[in-house]
Amino acid sequence: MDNNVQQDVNVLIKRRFEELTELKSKGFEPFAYSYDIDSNSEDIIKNFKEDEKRVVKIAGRIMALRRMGKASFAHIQDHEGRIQIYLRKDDIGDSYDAFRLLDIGDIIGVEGFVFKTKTGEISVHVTSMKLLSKTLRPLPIAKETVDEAGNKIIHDQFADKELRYRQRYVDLVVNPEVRDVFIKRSKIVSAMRNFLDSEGYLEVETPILQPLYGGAAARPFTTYHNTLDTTFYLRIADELYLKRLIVGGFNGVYEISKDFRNEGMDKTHNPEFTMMELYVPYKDYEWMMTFVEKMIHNICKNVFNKLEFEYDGKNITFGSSWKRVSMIDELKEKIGIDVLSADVKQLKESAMKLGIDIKGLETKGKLIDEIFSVAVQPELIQPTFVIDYPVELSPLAKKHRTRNGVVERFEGYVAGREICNAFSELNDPIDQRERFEAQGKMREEGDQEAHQIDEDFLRALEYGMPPTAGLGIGIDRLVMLLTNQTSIRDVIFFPQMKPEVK
RNA sequence: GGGCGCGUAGCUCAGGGGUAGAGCAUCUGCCUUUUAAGCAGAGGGUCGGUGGUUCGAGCCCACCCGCGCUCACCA
Repeated sequence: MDNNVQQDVNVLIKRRFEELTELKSKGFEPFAYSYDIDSNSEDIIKNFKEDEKRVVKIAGRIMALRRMGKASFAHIQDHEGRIQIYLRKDDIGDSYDAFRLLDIGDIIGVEGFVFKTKTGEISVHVTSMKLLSKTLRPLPIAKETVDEAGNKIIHDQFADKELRYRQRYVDLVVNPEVRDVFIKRSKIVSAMRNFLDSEGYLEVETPILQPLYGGAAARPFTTYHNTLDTTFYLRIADELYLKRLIVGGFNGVYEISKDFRNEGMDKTHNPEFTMMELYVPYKDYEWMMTFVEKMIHNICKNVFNKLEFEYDGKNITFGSSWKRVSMIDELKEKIGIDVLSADVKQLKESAMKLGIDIKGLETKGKLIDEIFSVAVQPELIQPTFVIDYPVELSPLAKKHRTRNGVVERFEGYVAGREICNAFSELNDPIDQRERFEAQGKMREEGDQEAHQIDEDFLRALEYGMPPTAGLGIGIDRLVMLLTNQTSIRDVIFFPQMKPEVK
């Protein structure tokens, strides 16, 4: 038993090893192979009938323990919730001696009949018990009480955020609301996938290791392939490969997968994050706006069965059509200038008036983007599409069919946050080459996030890509919005952390 | 990267130069319908680390490490 676990023994762990040894010596297998159940905590409570004495077999983790000599009460927790069990030495004999050696955290299976205690709690009167897994570390267990108003009060809740993120398995055991968020996340992704499938689009997979990165403005992670003796980048977006597939003739493709961006981390940024990108041929961004409305509506209905949400104290309604505003018009109204005809100097003045630090904002596009995010974005609480972005911010989007200086692009905003980005995809290879070249110039001027020229992508466009509508949705942020979480770390099981130091 | 804050028992936290504390958890004894079970007793700490000031440092100072919040960049 001298392994790693015992190196950091403290008294509590040592005690558990002693119990383990004692259990083994008494013939109890502390780590069982299987246990067949026929019910669960929720089912038992929901379907309780007085005087029925229904016999059930359940399994779960001991979360509370009240021993009273030759009888004990405990709560066990399974996937559905918690239920109280009642054990007496008279009923289970030798197993009761094993039970004396159990701790909070141990996983057991029990068989018994359902009854209601004197104080009215539906419980299982155990007739046989089997230890399924002995815990060697103490759980940071909280206790719950209910005050006179009926509110649940949790005492000594496991609250250290660092520990909760690093040891998510413990967080999930002791903080049940955490599990609910992740179940919702899973259902949101399923609902989205089902919707996209039902619309006839094909889920595909494209490379994560890319010789060139593109499709977004971001700094990449680099890695290295030994046999090819080549540096690769972890993708920052799926876009350029998915559009190659549209060239190839698919009738709509989508990918739900991780992207990686080598940038700062905060409440809304994790270095790896999940993105859904969709490309549909023969459609444009107008069509895509309607599609997004339909898809989000569908997810809300299917996962939550509601359209009204509260986010960070704000009430949000996902109606069937979202407000649409022009970025340029909105800015004209807010700051009184036409950002398209304004020069860099005027834009800098406007930015400074708004209290923006203009350091590093040298181009019109970046200035406009920043002014927008300060002057307009926070007010976009109800679902809103902001349309028509400056060309230089959008090197992969088609120029607007009637309006000069802007592209056919929209971003969806909810609760002041961006949740999606879409455009009529640029399918003119000559225009695309010019845009890449303009990006190359920005790169030479020191913009590390500007696109590189992707010759293979240009070659693909030269073979002809149908007019196409493209969409990207940050899944983590969508989940945050729908589950009322203000930190991305609370919707990612294992958020990025500095490596643990011993 | 900048600013602010935090780090004391397994968990949640008090203590701010003079013997290291509480509740829960743990251990021993009693207890066969309890539920933050109860009663009686006990154990448990390199007070994040390293240096310094001091007769004496969880406490004051410096540096370091880790975390949280926030600002900047990005989705």
